[in-house]
Amino acid sequence: MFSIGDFARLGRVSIRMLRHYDALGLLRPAHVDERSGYRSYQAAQLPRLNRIVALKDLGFTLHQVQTILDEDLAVSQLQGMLRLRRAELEAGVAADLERLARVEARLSLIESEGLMPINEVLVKQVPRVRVAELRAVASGYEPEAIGPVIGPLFGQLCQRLDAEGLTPAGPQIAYYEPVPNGVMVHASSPVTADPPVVSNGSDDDLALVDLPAIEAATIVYRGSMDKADAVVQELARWIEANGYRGTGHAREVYLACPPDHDLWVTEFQEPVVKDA
Amino acid sequence: MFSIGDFARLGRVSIRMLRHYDALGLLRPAHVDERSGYRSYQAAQLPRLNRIVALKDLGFTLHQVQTILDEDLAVSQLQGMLRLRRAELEAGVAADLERLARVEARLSLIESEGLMPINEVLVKQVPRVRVAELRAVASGYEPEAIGPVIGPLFGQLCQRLDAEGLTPAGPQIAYYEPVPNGVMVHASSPVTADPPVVSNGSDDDLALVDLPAIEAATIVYRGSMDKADAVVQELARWIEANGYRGTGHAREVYLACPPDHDLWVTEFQEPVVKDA
DNA sequence: TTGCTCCTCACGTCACGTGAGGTGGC
DNA sequence: TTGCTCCTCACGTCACGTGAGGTGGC
Repeated sequence: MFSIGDFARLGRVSIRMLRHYDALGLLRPAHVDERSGYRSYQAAQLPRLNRIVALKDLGFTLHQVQTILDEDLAVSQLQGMLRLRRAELEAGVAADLERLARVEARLSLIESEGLMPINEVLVKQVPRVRVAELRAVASGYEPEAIGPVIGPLFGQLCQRLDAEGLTPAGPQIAYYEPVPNGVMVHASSPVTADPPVVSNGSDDDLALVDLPAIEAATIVYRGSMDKADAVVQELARWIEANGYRGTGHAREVYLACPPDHDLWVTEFQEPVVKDA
Repeated sequence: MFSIGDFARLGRVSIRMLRHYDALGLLRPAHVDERSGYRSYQAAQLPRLNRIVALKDLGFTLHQVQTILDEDLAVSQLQGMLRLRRAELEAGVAADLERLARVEARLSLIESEGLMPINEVLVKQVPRVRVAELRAVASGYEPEAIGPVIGPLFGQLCQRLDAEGLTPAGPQIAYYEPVPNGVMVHASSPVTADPPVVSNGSDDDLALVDLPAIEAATIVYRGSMDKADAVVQELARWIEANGYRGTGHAREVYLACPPDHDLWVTEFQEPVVKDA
């Protein structure tokens, strides 16, 4: 019979751990003195303590350890738990390696540029969103070509939504599409309408569209859209440097559009997939 | 200005997280209504939220995130934190890969043997221990050769300790060493004596020795030492299967030695190093 | 009698999730 | 007026570490 201190030394665990396992019913002392509460352990209890420690080392929770030791599992059940643990460990390693890659990317970025990037690129899941939109063609992707088209388009959109009795359900979104003569500009606003509410005739009429859910690399930009080029390029560089690939033109989400264009806040959402 | 719900949706975080970050002072709402307590956020606060999320994704704690965002760190300090995080991630990956290897070893063991091993092998750090010991030569490693030598030796040891006024400070330990004519058997008992207490003359005299700290693969065995071979072999197989290499003959620690030898409890400690 | 070991609470850790119970704005 | 959103506690999670305050055995 060993005192708790001696038994803890034998098993290379703390006294507190033995008390904890006692409280959980995971490893009860062979004997407890009624008057003093002193715990005594037998040498023959060491194998069980060792099993507890070994299973814990594999990353099982104490609850799982208890199940494994006390519930007299069939071999196939034990296999199942081990396979589950293996899958968890593999996932954990993969996640840590991804983090590691991002930390490395930051370190090399700091070394090449000597500073912390001011804007954060973040990969997010963007859910599907139902929008009402108007379309028009612009001659190119430059701000000078887009600006004069998209401004009035959003103006009309507001009027049309009003006329249809629709209320915007979130910040306005612009996106683009190449067409033979230039660029198709989409000016859209989230709505909660059910599908068949809106007329949908010619190309310049109001249309109800579901923008699909995407995984997107995003960056938030403060300032006039005229000067957003640098940020969009930063986003593109980040996508390349972090092992993603762009799969389309970015959506622009207008989070704040006060009169002073320098105070605009826009989020660029570039759809991406992980590189193989 | 966005309500907490809208801002949470924009940032793809939960409302609870925004409240938590508010409580920590990590991200205060742009405005709080005095009467209702309602929080309001500005679009321009989204970059900060994104930074928080991005740093959190790298595995920093919220406390570290706060330091990084608010304490205006020098570039070199930021580098330092990132390098530290990198080291932690690398250590975490290495630890997980080790666990994974052990889980794999168990799975393949189950497949080959169809059952869970009854005895657990555990790698432990065994600290340095000061012992008083007696030595004698046996003709070989077989139980039949060791038994008749070691039994009386431990008997003498107890008498000598008594005579010297030394009290055992832990379970007795045996270990072995090859010599030209056979095996040198060491029968030892931990003591707390300072070095120059014990006479140390001829080879059969009581000697004070420091057994060095070792990393050891250990297994606990219940039963007579005559039948311990299978367990020692199991230990050897485990060592090989789990990427370790033995570096000497095992120590035997006698945890319980009641009169009935079938109730003995012995721990075998085989010194090991990790294979390259 | 003085140390040493042991005892039982009970707080703290970390980043929230999840109710409970109640209130404000359309 | 009915939903919907928001609010503030406060417990629970996980495996103990770390005191506080007190007692038993040599």
